[in-house]
Amino acid sequence: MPELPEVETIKRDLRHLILNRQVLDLSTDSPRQIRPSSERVKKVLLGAKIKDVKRRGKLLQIFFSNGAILLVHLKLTGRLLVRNKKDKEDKWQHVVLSLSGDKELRFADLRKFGWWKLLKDEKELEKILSDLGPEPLDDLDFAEFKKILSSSRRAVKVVLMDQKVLSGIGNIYANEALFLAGIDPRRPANEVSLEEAEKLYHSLEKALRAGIKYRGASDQYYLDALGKKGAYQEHFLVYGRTNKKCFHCPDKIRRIVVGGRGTFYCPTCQK
DNA sequence: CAATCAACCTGGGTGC
DNA sequence: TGCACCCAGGTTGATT
Repeated sequence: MPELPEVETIKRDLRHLILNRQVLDLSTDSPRQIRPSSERVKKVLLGAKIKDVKRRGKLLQIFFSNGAILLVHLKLTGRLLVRNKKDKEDKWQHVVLSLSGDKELRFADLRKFGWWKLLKDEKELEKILSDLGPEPLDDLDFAEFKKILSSSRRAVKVVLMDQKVLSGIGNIYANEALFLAGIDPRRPANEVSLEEAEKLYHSLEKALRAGIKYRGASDQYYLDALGKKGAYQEHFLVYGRTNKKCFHCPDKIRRIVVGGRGTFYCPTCQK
């Protein structure tokens, strides 16, 4: 599911769809996904208005008029959908936040790994966000990126996906960026040369910006807040293309496992 | 410090 | 059709 571009797309959607709406009700058939508890969250949010929606890494934050903040993580298969009250129930729908104007913010999640967490205030939010690495498209200059790579001997792909080191990059964009940069995902990060690091820095930005431009990658489960698919999957160069021909050479894309995750690369183009 | 693995869940796809 | 098995965009915590 959702990595930086997908969560960013949802954030932008929500800003158009639910700002200034008032919370009228909260219901769920999967209470474990709501913290500290659905009763508590309902009690605090009832009557409050949605004032802002932000994103940091893969975390979505919904700010309310009473100071409460709802932190949302979609994990692998979570969806945040804005529907009309009368619309038919969504597949895998587990939480419904009823809003004024006969709207609903629905949380659908096949695997039920995603969660909603109510925070007391900004301070609690800051504490959680302080564990995240820099935003690749905002506060990451090349010098810092190079430093990040130089300070780890782990596989470069594992480092890219480590949220404490860089925030928002998941399996799809890590694979795509490494292909664009011509770097083997298993290479120890600290052995990536200055020139390669520069290429990777720009490739990462390119892949993430393309992901946002195409409104995310809907390989299997991802949908935006209106329930529509993104289109970035149509532009995948390596992700999920096992045994298919590389777009840049006659070789075939190979699937291996790096850091316990499916990894796709071209043995000829990526060294 | 780094690597591996299980766990949290529910499918879809494939091969026999 | 049935069934076993592998795979899945994420993160955490235990173990080695």
